Amino acid sequence: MPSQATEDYLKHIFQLTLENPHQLVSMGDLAESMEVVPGTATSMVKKLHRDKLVHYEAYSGVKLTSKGRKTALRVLRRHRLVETLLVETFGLDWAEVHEDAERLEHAISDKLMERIDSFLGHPLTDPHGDPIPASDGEMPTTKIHRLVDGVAGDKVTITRILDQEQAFLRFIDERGLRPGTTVRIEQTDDVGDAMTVRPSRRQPVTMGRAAARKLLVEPAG
Amino acid sequence: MPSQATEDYLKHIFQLTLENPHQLVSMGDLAESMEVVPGTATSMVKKLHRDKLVHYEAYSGVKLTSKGRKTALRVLRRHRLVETLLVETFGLDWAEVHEDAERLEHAISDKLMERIDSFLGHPLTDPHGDPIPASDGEMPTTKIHRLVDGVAGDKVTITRILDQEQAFLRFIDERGLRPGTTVRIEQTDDVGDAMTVRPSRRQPVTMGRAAARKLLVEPAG
DNA sequence: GAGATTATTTTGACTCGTCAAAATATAGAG
DNA sequence: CTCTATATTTTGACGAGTCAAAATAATCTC
Ligand SMILES: [Mn+2]
Ligand SMILES: [Mn+2]
Ligand SMILES: [Mn+2]
Ligand SMILES: [Mn+2]
Repeated sequence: MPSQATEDYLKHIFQLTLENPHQLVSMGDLAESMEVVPGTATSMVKKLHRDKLVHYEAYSGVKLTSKGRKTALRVLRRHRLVETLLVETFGLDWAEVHEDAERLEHAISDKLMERIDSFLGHPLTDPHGDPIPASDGEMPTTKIHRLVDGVAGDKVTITRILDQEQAFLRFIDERGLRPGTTVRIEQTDDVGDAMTVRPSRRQPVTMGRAAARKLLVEPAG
Repeated sequence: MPSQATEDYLKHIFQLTLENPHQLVSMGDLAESMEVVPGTATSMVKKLHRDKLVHYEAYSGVKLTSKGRKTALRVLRRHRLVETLLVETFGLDWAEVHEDAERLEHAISDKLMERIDSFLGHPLTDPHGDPIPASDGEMPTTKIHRLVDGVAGDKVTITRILDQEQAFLRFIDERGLRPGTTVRIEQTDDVGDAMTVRPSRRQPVTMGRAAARKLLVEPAG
């Protein structure tokens, strides 16, 4: 069994290559994402490489092997099903489930996971809109559209919130920008590095592009 | 936060002093219970002592401090609530929930635990009859009566199964000796090291005393 | 109570996951 | 191209948790 640390590294590498799984992840980015110093990332990545979970070339970067990808998706499935359980069944707030899920994702057997999946009625996405990988380890690859890339006049539906920090999720929640909400892009301000969107029958919301980069959308039908 | 290993050591010390919490646990017994070599138990116990979780005197033995006891009870509460959840809500077999619970007990926040407790309706015992400690960290101390100490003619109700090994639980299950069942002690055989009990409208069951020591009972009203 | 047996502790070693700081490679600027 | 800034890797260290085997203490046995 892969250790907790191993599972987390693989998951982070996966998340850092959302747009393109063949992209190489730098040690700097991985270290920042894992909140460790770069040297730690290098030494862990060497072990992942030894265990054939990643491709790694010194000074170049790291990406998942198919074995590593499979493991990452299993962890993600657990994480997202657990988050769904905590919100749907135990009534926790979507902004506070991440911490528990971060630990529980490493502690659940396949059998239990499948029971939870049935209990929940095989949900397709978690409370943040993140797709739940199937038990066979696959996940439909959907095109990633970021709110930040929209232009004034676009009408889009928010599908996923990529940042699971409590403060960010609360910000989103208070302004009515949960997954499923349709918004109109009122204006974009390149110089001011900001954009303004308006959710239907709500106040317009202005946010920086860094924030708008964390919201995924699809064209509103 | 105590590590997973720390929590498990405290829990095992607690379980080894069921009858009398002031009894000292030997390194040999602790090591056997934790499935480590004795030297490992010694070195871990020294750390627990450093952290004021146990009283320890070389060559004498170990017992929990009140801080250690509190931690042990928190772990036990988690373990038993989780087992109850897995059986009641997700339909797993009582013989197979132990492994998952062994890991999940270290991964659940207080808040989540209380939600699960409410969801389950504040159960008092787990599927094996083990009492669930209250959230304030206390548990009523009940007298421990072992089936093995009964005499022919006694009528007793089985209350707890102390051994959570799958094979043992299956044995118990198949012979109708689950918690709640009332049995009559048919005979005890000192020389043969065995005893025979008969659950109401069931075949009599003969078992060794080692097995009968793992069943707790109370006098049948 | 001396000697043998058993239990406990100590020592030395190892893996995992981590950091600090030094060494080195790569990429960027002029 | 060369020098400099930045990123990466290496080295040495550490705590946690473990084992094997040696040293030592405690407990029987006669
Ligand atoms: Mn995690
Ligand atoms: Mn999520
Ligand atoms: Mn455990
Ligand atoms: Mn139990």
